[in-house]
Amino acid sequence: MISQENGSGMPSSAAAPAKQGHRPQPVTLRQVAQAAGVSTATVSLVVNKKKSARIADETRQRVLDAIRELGYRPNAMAQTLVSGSSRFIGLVADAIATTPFAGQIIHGAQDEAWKHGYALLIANTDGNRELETDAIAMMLEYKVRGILYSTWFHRATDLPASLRESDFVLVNCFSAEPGARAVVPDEVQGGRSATEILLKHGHRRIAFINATIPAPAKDGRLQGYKEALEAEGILFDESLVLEAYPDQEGGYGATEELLKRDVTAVYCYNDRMAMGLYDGLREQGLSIPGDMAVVGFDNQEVIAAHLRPPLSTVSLPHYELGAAGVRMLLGLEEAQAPVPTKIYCPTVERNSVRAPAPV
Amino acid sequence: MISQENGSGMPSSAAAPAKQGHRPQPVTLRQVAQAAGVSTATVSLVVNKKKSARIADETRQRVLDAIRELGYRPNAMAQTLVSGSSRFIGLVADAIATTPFAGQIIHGAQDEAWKHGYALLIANTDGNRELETDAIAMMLEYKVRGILYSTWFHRATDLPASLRESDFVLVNCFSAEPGARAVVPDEVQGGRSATEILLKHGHRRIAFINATIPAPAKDGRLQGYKEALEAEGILFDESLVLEAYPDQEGGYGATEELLKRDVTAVYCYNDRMAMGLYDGLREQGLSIPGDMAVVGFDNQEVIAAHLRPPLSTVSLPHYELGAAGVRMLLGLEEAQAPVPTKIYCPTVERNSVRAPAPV
DNA sequence: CAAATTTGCTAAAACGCTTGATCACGGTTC
DNA sequence: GAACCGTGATCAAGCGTTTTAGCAAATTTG
Repeated sequence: MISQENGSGMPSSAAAPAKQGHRPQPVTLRQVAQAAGVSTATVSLVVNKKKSARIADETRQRVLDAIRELGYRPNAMAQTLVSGSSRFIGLVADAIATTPFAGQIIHGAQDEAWKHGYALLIANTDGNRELETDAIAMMLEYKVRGILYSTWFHRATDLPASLRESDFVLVNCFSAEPGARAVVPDEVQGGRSATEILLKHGHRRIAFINATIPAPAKDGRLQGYKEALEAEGILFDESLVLEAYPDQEGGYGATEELLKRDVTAVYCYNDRMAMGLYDGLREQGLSIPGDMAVVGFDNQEVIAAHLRPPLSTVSLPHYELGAAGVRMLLGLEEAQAPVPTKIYCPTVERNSVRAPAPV
Repeated sequence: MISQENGSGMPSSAAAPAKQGHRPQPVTLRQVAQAAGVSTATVSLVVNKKKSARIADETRQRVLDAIRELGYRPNAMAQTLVSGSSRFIGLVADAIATTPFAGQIIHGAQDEAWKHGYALLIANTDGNRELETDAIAMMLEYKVRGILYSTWFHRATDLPASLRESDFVLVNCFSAEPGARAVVPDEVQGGRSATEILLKHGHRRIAFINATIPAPAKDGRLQGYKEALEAEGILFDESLVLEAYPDQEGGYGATEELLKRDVTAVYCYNDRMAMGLYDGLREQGLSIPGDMAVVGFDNQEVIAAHLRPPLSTVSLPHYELGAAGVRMLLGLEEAQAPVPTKIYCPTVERNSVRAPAPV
């Protein structure tokens, strides 16, 4: 048993200097109480600014002084224990580092959580089921208020069983299982918006280079494209929809086919394809947006903002996804599980689009 | 006061079904003990697999069954309270979402922390001092084992005062203040490695497009460039060092000057400049690596791996930085504060470099 | 067969905090 | 002068664990 040498009387040293080596035990409520010559209850009341409590100004001051003097910090664990409800929200992500996407989800979640007095407990799982289970277990042991289960690209997902032991919200993914609340980007609206950028500038023959790999984004973005055309009274032309692997190579490789379509504008499934397409078009001596207007999707800053010319695109609202996830978890936002709440994808207009050259 | 309806006798329902609405209070040790007909002490001993404890196999089994039956999860808060030391490591970052960089630091920190049984508590501050202080306060209240203070680009930093109240390690930044342990990338070695890629392929006249803005990276990468040349017996030529703003525009804009230097290869301060330079060179009808070999720095995947041709570059070891930070915090790695520990920057060779054309 | 030892388990204190109940006391009211 | 009140503080229980000391029963020892 370790005996505190200053068990009685005033503590001798003020705000722990915190040298390199052994860090002193944190100051407790009791020590403050002792220093101020009051009970721990009183200190607690002062610390928490309880309106209902009656504390003499003189006493309050004495306590406040002692707190400052000793450098007291409440022990959140102890507080949680007694209050019964923790101030944690867990966030499990399948790929924190691969893209900036997950980072934005974290960012949004953290800001929103913070706003409501919650701290974020995060775990990266690399999509590994075992890690995932461990991560969730950890969060459950910390009695998190709830868990945000997020994926770095929009997709359907199977819920780890243990997720059910807590409140949870799916972020950027969804599941048909009952009670699975979810927030996802509104791909259809995004696709519509992307196409509308082009339409707005007067383009009528607009190609869409879709992805080859199946995903909600693939269907949604195509659907949006169709809707936008239809709204303008333009007949959907199947032959204007190409498909390629959704990366630079894919975009580059699609150039040739695209040029056979005799279009003035193209909407790419994502910015990376657009980046490849830029290379392809340039190789053909074509200029953007003069010879071909281009819009992308995703708004990957590093790419879109810095291509030459900067790429008009549609933003994936990852930050909002994270924030909305938190709100939904806390019951501040409606949810009709298991149908996901869709988040608006804003457009970002840069210089890769202008009116088509007159014929 | 809320009274548990099954305060005595066997609990009636098994593993909480966790419906949508009201979530039942988590199962406690006491409930397990009751269900198994033993004391809480016994359950605790079973749960923690204490070697020193003697528990009859039959009893152990009964407890295990009860645990499974009830879906018991230990309360980490309570554990922390009694054990006195928490299993948290705090990570404060100034920009979680701006680049994938911070994400990688988080990733590395989280993996390493996990490995040692710690969970990561993160906070994004956007470089805002007030938020920073709040974030650190939060972490201190959760009695974190220590705090990783990280920045998204390598730089000197002022320590928030409250950081001193905990163990801490600076990640990707440093401070001259005493006791400030830090891990940073080895910019000099990185610069040397970048240059060596070019030298190795036989280039002798190598330009360096440095950044205009002051930073440890600016000095370090130049220093490395000089060292590599010197090691090869090549005289450092001041005129081969250009400066530009470290983004695409900068790289693009530097093309003209570069071409006056009559070099066969160029090493860019970062990948984004290289990306701009690609555009500039292409406009001049020059090919990479045929007419000009190019290496970058940072290894920003989205860019470097997907440029045409893919860019050889040097990797900023953010993942390692995060991991090393955790190890240093836990005392598993030496530190000679306040001189930062330097982490190796590995090269990533792709196709933007080959031997210079014979004259 | 008494003493000593081992086995299996429990009682209870402690961790740092919150909070409803309670108390002492000087001042009002009737 | 008794009953009452408001004020300012304290008491003590309890949150869910861990852990040490200790107890009763079973087993071994001499």
